Amino acid sequence: MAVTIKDVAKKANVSISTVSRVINSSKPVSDDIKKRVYDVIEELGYTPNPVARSLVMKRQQIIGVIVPDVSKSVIGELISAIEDIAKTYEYDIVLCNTYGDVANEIRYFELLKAKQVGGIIFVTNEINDTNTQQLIDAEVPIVLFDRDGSNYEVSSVLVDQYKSTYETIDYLYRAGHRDIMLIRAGNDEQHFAHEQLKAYKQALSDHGLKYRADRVIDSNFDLGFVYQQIKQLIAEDNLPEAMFVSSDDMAISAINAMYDAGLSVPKNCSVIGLYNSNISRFYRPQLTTVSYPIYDMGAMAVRMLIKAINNSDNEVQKLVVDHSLVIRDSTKNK
Amino acid sequence: MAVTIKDVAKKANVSISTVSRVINSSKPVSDDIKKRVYDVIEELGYTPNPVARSLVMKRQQIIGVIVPDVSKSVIGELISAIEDIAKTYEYDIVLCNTYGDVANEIRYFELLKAKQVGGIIFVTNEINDTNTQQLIDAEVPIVLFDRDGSNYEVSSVLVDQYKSTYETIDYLYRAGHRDIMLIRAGNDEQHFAHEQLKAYKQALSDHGLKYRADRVIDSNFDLGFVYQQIKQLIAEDNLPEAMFVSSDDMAISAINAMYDAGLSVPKNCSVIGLYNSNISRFYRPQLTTVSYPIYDMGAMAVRMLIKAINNSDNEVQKLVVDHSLVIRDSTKNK
DNA sequence: TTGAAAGCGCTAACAT
DNA sequence: ATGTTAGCGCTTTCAA
Repeated sequence: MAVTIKDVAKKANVSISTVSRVINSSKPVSDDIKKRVYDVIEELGYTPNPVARSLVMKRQQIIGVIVPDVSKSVIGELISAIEDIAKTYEYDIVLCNTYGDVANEIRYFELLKAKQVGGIIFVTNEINDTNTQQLIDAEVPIVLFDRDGSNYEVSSVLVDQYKSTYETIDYLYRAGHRDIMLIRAGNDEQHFAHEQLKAYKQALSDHGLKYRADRVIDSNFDLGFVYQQIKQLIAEDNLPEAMFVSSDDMAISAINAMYDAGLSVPKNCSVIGLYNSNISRFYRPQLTTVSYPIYDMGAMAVRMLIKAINNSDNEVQKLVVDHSLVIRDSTKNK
Repeated sequence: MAVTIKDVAKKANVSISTVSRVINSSKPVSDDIKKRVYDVIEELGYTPNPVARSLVMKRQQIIGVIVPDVSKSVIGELISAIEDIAKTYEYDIVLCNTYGDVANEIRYFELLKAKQVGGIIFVTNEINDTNTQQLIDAEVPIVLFDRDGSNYEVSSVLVDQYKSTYETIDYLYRAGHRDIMLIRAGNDEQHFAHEQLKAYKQALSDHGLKYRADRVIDSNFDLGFVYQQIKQLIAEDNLPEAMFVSSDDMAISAINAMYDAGLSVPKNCSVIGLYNSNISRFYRPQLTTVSYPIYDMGAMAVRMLIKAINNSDNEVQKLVVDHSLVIRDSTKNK
């Protein structure tokens, strides 16, 4: 780490403030001096020390990314998007993996704030009283991903759960299914899960179908749980004709349970996943799924965040992204 | 970012150096003062500013992690391990995704060094002349993952490719297969791929089987390529009886090609993957695979790196981890 | 338009 | 064992 702003200043015969001005374009500098400085920078191969800069600015060119689990397919894709776009803006990302544990989420919020990150992108399985407090108390900009933060004055990018659920159930109905199950990732206290249920009931009733509470399962992204539930349904000979499952991973777990019991998809049951993650294309049968533009959503989240970082007076935004249904091989027409 | 070391010092009626000493345990401090300082720290809720610390120490508590693709199953698992262990040592990780592109790798090396990260964990698909130079020139400790760095004075944690390949081919032979294909991720200029080929040939010859060059495919982790190759083999009615594929993802791509052609695994072909990543258990049929303890390897890499960061006189280490064969449903006895 | 100087929060040499 | 002080490399007043 040899060359500093001092070296550049000396060699260019100017003060360090001048050098600072040209590299930051923070104040006018005469053209010839500017050129001289740039030349010296080039010659010496100078790169400003971001640590020193951060110390003064009290803020790092870093975006904290808190996620439940990097090793999950969608999350990986999301992070890869966030990383790409952040680097474009010369931001680094520091990754925090919570394994869905609220205590970890809080620990990481504290840690990231201590680190003076510029902002945080927060992906959580569950918005609850505890982590909500972090959102409210945070002194740094936050963007919530795939959850609605408008109640806490937090910006978010998400999908219209009502609409996507309604249309998915509707699709299943039109495909001839009458006994349609909904497997949610959250429970009814959570906004997105609540919207799903509302849409589910509405779609059912709009088609003259009766709502049955035992046709809704809440799983909190627990793959083993989903597997067991389906297994039990099979044992009871109580498998529905179709199901909409709130993540591709969970959908595949459900399919695995059927496969392992000697049943097959879509023959014995149509299943639709959520997210259109890589694995939905990779698995066989390929999964019919509700597609979110994960990459673009990640990109939007980053841009939204960086904008908020740069304008402290920024207002809370909520970006609702549209979905599309990708029909593949895990559903059939009855 | 209110409370600083100064505030603590004042309130505790000591000098800032004393505070520094107690928080870093860098020099002896009398017990009562130590207690007083800790009390004040507690009371004020003081956290040391890592940025200021880094500026002085000329090194950040950050580990740079350069990987080909976060959204790949194994990489995600690896990162999750690295993250866990690094946080234990109070290191953050900054993630750099190269998409396997050497130009990106180099860019990130530069960037991370400019950021003054403490060290770098480097995962690459390919060691070549260009990125090798980065390894040699780096002024920070590096740990190479799953590739051998001993030729470049770089520490590494990896698997014995010769041994694992030999034993895998041997297993396939004992299962009754005689026409066994090897799908490598690299080409023969790369150490690990070279070892694989050597072991493959040796195992073949030890069992009196003839080596055929057309039974070795090199793919550079390109899933589409693997898919196409298998498809073509099928079209030519030239599918081998068994294959050992150098990643679970690629193995599944191969299986998908067969599935999509109406063939099935292991009925028409036994396939063995590599890494025992989550997806190998998730896919159906569940994949027989060579298991690496990815989490532990990630943990070791981090520990090795942090040790190197703390002892500048550290010597180059090479940690070879043993594998095990996990027999599942993608192989059969003939 | 440019320079001098203060200071961001901390560590570590030096002094006591 | 404790305090004083000089930086670390930078941005940003303030003065010229």
